[in-house]
Amino acid sequence: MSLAKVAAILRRLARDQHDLAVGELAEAMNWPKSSASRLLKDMHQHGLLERDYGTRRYRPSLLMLQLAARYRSAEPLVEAADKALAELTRRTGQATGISVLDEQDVVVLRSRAGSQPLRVVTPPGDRGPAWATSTGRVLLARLTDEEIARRFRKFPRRPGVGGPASLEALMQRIQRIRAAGWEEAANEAMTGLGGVSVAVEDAQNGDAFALYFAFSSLHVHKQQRRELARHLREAADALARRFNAQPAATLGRAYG
Amino acid sequence: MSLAKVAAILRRLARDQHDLAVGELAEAMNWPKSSASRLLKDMHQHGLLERDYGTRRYRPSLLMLQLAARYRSAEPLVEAADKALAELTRRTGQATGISVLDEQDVVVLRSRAGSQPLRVVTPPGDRGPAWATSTGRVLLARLTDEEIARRFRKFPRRPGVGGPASLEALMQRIQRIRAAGWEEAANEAMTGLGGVSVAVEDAQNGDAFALYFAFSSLHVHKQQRRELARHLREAADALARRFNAQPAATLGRAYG
DNA sequence: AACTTGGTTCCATTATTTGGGACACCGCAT
DNA sequence: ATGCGGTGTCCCAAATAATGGAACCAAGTT
Repeated sequence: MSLAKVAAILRRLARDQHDLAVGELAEAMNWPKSSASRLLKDMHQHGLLERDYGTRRYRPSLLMLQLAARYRSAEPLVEAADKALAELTRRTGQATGISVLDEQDVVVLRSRAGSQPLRVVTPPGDRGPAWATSTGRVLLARLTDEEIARRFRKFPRRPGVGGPASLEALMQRIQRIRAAGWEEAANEAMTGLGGVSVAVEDAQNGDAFALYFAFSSLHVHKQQRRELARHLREAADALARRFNAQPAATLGRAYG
Repeated sequence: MSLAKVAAILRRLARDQHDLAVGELAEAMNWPKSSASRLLKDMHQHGLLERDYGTRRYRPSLLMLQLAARYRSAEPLVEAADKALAELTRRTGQATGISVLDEQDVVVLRSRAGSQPLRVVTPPGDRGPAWATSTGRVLLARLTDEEIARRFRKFPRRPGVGGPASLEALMQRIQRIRAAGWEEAANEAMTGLGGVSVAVEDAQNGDAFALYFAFSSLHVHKQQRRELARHLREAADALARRFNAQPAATLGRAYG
């Protein structure tokens, strides 16, 4: 068994299918049925997959839930940021969360639903286009121009996704973010989906993550968005003071 | 690379350590350093782990977050139950969630925090002793006596964990649950932690999961617990009608 | 400079994986 | 009852990959 095959199966379950049949996998991957059958069985026996005995299909095991639960859960800055965001959800009623960059995408680490009648749902693990989200762009803004150009040399095209349509347009947007220290998006990753975000950087490991509000873009007006952004900036500044982290505002100045 | 070693690493990250150093792993698993080093590196290169380049430690990758997010997310009954529980949290202010059995443990699949001042946090992936929680016992109650005896032949002992202390005591408790159709726990898995639960069974695959409220046992009194249980029973009955699922009440009669 | 600690790489040796083919099982049509 | 098609399992000779000891590297400490 090569690790490449195990990883390919897990990626397929993460991105394309909720579960897998033996023949489906063999066909999708162009593997012999015997190889697919044995590998799925072995992964099941070792606890990476579980099997529905009615449908005979395989899916990720509870082990993945536990691994996900522990993802960066021991990091004080992440925990404190999460707590601060929970408090912001309580005060404002809007959904909040933490996201990180992953190449051209942005992935939710932590989130909670708001209490508005129209709910925005962004569960942990949820992935979206970084160039078309406020969280993605606020994180891209702290990369060098070279690194951004490397990631978006071939600018992605996704049906139904708005936002900047070229590297040039993205770079212009990023200049504004560096100056402003926060970002907003409306109807870009998805029609009706709005968000405001700031970035926080862990001074210890250089990693950054975004703090965000997510809401229905039809129901949150400009002044409200500014106020939500202010809440995030204050939360980010409080974290920066407490953890010697680096919020976006100083990033803006650094790129002067 | 054997799958057994990959699984052992992932289990260790799920249960014991948030991250791993090469030497630590070699020592903990009694493997040669070269084996540990190359295996961690290979898992990193194939996207199962990521590496903090400051500390050089390995931790699960974002892939696990995505796998977890998709865990049973395509099942209409699970999705509907989750939605119903979100509504119950809104109405009552108490934390709710869904849990499943895993041998002697119970694992949270979905959850949300309540809005009470004293927050109970049970994130997805959270694992607890099935014999000492309302969710665990309500799920054990739908197993056969033989199966329960098999799992608890050697009754577990965990410091700080209350609840039934023998198979006999557990079986007595389970008889009561089968009759009542719901269960409660207070100060068993953990001092101060209270819960009420009902089980729901998916008629299609026979799997069951528990719907629960979790709360501070000091602040939720007997009458309130009964009322929370009633909410859960009503939610479970509505799901049963809609999905032809089998709530615990009929299970109680089945064992009559 | 020498030592310690953590980690990496190489390669001869050892172990495991692979996939074709035979087979089992089940549902469906005749 | 029989045959067919689809899904999946198992075996084993052949092919491929993993393994771990030893040497080495880098960084920090003495």
